[in-house]
Amino acid sequence: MRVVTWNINSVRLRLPRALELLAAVKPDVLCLQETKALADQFPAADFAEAGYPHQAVAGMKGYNGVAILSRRPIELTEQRDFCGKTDARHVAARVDGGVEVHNFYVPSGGDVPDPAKNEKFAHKLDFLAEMRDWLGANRASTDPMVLVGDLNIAPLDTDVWSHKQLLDVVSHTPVEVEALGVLQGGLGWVDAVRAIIPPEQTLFSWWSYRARDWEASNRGRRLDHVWVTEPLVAKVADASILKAARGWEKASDHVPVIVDLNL
DNA sequence: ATGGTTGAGGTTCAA
Repeated sequence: MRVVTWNINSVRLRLPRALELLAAVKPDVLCLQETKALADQFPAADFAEAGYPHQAVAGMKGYNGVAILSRRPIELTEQRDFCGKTDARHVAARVDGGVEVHNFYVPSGGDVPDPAKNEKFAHKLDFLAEMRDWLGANRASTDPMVLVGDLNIAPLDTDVWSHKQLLDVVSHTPVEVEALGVLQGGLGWVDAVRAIIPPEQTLFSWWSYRARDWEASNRGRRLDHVWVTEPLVAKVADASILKAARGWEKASDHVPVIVDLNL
């Protein structure tokens, strides 16, 4: 089973790029974040025509929004609101009666990495804590699950262009990295991408729109992740990041992350 | 210390 996660930053604007991605990479499951579309604005028919008729979509006006698109039948298992907000940051589905896929869009967290001064950062930390509490209480690490999404945190030193210069920059601060570690390791999740691509190797999935030349400056971060539970760890066959997508015309600032599982 | 760019929706906010 090939799973792809991509923060598409507007599914309506970038629909042609998504259809090209599906044709080229042929995933079984595509998880999108930042679709920025209400459910009735989501281009469901276009994806169905492209071979992905099985869909679980959560959307809101203008912001956020997540979707799971599948070649094979899926069953919606959860579409949860976190932190008491109906802001379309999570959807989960079981694929073909087997693996459950959780698709998350974690809050970005604003600019100031202090929850007392910045309510967006407080929201981000609360969201991570609630993810941990809810998954811990409602799911078992012995169940075959995949967790993907734009988690808006680059945990490793090699997940950012400069560990030292980003220690105080939201996405790489110790408090966030710690919270992500508690969620991941504490609940038995394993980073499928880093199981294939060694942690020593620098790896990014996002490059800012604000650079004059994203490729030349290469100030990226790995914000997009694919995790699996223990029953799937030995089945992770391959992982890659489609860096070329950042150079596409009308590119998203994030690129697709691809993981293959031998199920 | 600040700015740089993009997207949605509506003359600004979020990333």
